[in-house]
Amino acid sequence: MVPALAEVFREHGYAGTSLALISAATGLGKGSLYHLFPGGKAEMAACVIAEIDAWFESLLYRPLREQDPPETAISDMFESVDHYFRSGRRVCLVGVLALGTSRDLFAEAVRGYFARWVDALAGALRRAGHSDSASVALAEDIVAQIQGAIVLARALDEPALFTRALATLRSRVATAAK
Amino acid sequence: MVPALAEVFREHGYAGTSLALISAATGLGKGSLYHLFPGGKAEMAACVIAEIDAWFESLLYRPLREQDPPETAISDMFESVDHYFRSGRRVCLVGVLALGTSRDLFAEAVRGYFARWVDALAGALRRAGHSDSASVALAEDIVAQIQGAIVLARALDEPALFTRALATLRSRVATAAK
DNA sequence: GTCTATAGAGTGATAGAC
DNA sequence: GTCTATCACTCTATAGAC
Repeated sequence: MVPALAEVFREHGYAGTSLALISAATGLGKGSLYHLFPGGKAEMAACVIAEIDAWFESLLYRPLREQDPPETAISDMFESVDHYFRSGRRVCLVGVLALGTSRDLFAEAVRGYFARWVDALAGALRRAGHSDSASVALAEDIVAQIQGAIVLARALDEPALFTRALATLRSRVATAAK
Repeated sequence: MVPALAEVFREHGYAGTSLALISAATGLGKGSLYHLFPGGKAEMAACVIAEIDAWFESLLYRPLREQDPPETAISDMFESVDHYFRSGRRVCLVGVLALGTSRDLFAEAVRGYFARWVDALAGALRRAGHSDSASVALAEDIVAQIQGAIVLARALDEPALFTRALATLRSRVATAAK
């Protein structure tokens, strides 16, 4: 149910997602939708974001914070990211929202998603021996590169670019100045 | 006129941009808009993309291809990019379109914009002494990083992140393996 | 007259909300 | 399903330039 919703928002963006599309994707009538989400479209999107956030929290952020050795946690992150974004064929909904006007509606959720990603990754890098400042800078670099690779892979219609970017990031992590 | 249009599409995306918004932003009635753009909203967006493309072609791609020394051309590119994207406060419309469904409508223009950016940058890197494969890989990295930095800077509401990312890219270019 | 640019009422379709 | 508002868009009318 929420996953189906998520896919619609991902494909069409917030403004481009109509209740008719949602209805078709979920198989639910408008009445049912408003029963489940009294807040309408905004609440549906908020639920989707919350589910995405929970997924990243448990499968990416927490392992980055807790799993040892940190090198393995980081490597697992790249694998999860490749899988989650379907090797560049799937868009990051939170990133899409960040670029649109709808960002204002979901500003706090969007901010939190990326802030916790950067923080968790920076923490793992620190545990792997990088200095405080180098960890944060590298973490921001990596998260931004992932987002940009999604954009570029879609723009060029070349999903392989995304996988290639992840491979480059892996080796940058391995060889980066600490 | 077209710049005002561009700002509306940048702020609201393609689906989120209504003729009412366009009318308000340009000060023109619907009649005038349809006189100037018989193809409606799609033609307006296409015109905006064409203007953006022309701007990048003459101020970024051509210098990257022709200006000597290539190191200066690349350095100028970073400066132009910082200026154009208002140090991270302005979104890349072509990147936004690449992420949305509207990508299909403008697929060729979107592809061309990024393909020529990568090509021109890779050419400059090659002239600066990088190998063919390293040039392309680094160029893709840089363009993706710029796009991702826009996403992340907006998401975190921290434009400085964008400027920082550009500085990091400058030094990566300077120290990258050739 | 003709041409180009303008305005804005009015079209059916569809939006989100209930 | 029913509401109203708004969507993209069409059409007619009109302004001034030459």
